[in-house]
Amino acid sequence: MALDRKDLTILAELTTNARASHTELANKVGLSSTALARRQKALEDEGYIQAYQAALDLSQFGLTTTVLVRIALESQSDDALKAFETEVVKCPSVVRCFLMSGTDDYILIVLARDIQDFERIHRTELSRLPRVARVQSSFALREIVNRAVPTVVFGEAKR
Amino acid sequence: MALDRKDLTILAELTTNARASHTELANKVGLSSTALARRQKALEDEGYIQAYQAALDLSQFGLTTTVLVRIALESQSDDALKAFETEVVKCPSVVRCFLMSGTDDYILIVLARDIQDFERIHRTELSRLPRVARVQSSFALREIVNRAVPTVVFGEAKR
DNA sequence: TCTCCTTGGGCACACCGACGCGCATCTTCC
DNA sequence: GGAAGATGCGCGTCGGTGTGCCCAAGGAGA
Repeated sequence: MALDRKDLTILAELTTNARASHTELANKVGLSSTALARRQKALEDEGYIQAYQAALDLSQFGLTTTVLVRIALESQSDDALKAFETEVVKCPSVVRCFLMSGTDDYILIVLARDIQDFERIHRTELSRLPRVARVQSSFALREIVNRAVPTVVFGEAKR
Repeated sequence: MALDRKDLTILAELTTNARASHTELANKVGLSSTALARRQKALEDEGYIQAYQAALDLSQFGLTTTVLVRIALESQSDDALKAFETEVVKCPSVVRCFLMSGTDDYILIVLARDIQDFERIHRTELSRLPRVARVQSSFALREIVNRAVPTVVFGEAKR
């Protein structure tokens, strides 16, 4: 299935207003509401749209500190990776975790209230992860870019 | 404003189904639709809910490769930072960018179609960033955790 | 202890709008 | 020229949404 410019406009708009009605979207895209409804349903059925979700302001919850954590395991054996990964998904403060190439370790993104709170997280969540050889943390001083979708996806959809 | 368990349940549900109707949510939370409408509107007005957005399946767009890029500048002067940051926001493949503590450099998360595509991005986007002294890239082999909201936010809302 | 006031919830109703269907039209490709 | 896909219009039904009103619980103060 190939997406044309109108599809990309629909997607770009829905990434901003997920609750926009058919008629509302139809005006912005330049279609009738029924044609738009068909395209939107197709985009959902084909899997381009995974879900509609509310974005929370995490700073309202006091989570203003982002920490990047690099973790190296004692060994890169298969069961060491599995043991680590089954535990890391349970950490409530971890929002992202990648298995990285290069030095064969993991990179986590952790959200904390402040530095003291990260000390608690380090003690109660991170240090309990199995098979860990080394943990290295660096704090994000500022966030310059935070996009859910790279702008390259929408191509020339924006007029 | 203090959030009780019902508020957290509403937020947890909306992060999954942003298009859920008042009556639908009311059943899950255990409220009437009007009481729920009041709470939801309050959560929006207080800023807990920033937006409702559609989540796209980026793999459907061929973006299956995540790259972490560490960048060190020639100098940490104020105008060097400013020059870099005004340009990095224009890079269409960059989804996140942090100013980091420690070695005083930046960490970017870049989405690419594959390794060849990242070479193109490196050439056309990253190498044109100003005041850059060193660029170091590592590829994500696998994504273990990807949450928009840390589960710690919802606390004990999940029964 | 009684009463007032505030906060939050539920019920009922009415209005407005979205949604989905059917059909006619148009374009494009074979 | 025909067929298939996509669009637009109109309509009716359905559901959500918002409002008004009343009720229950809890706290404060006299």
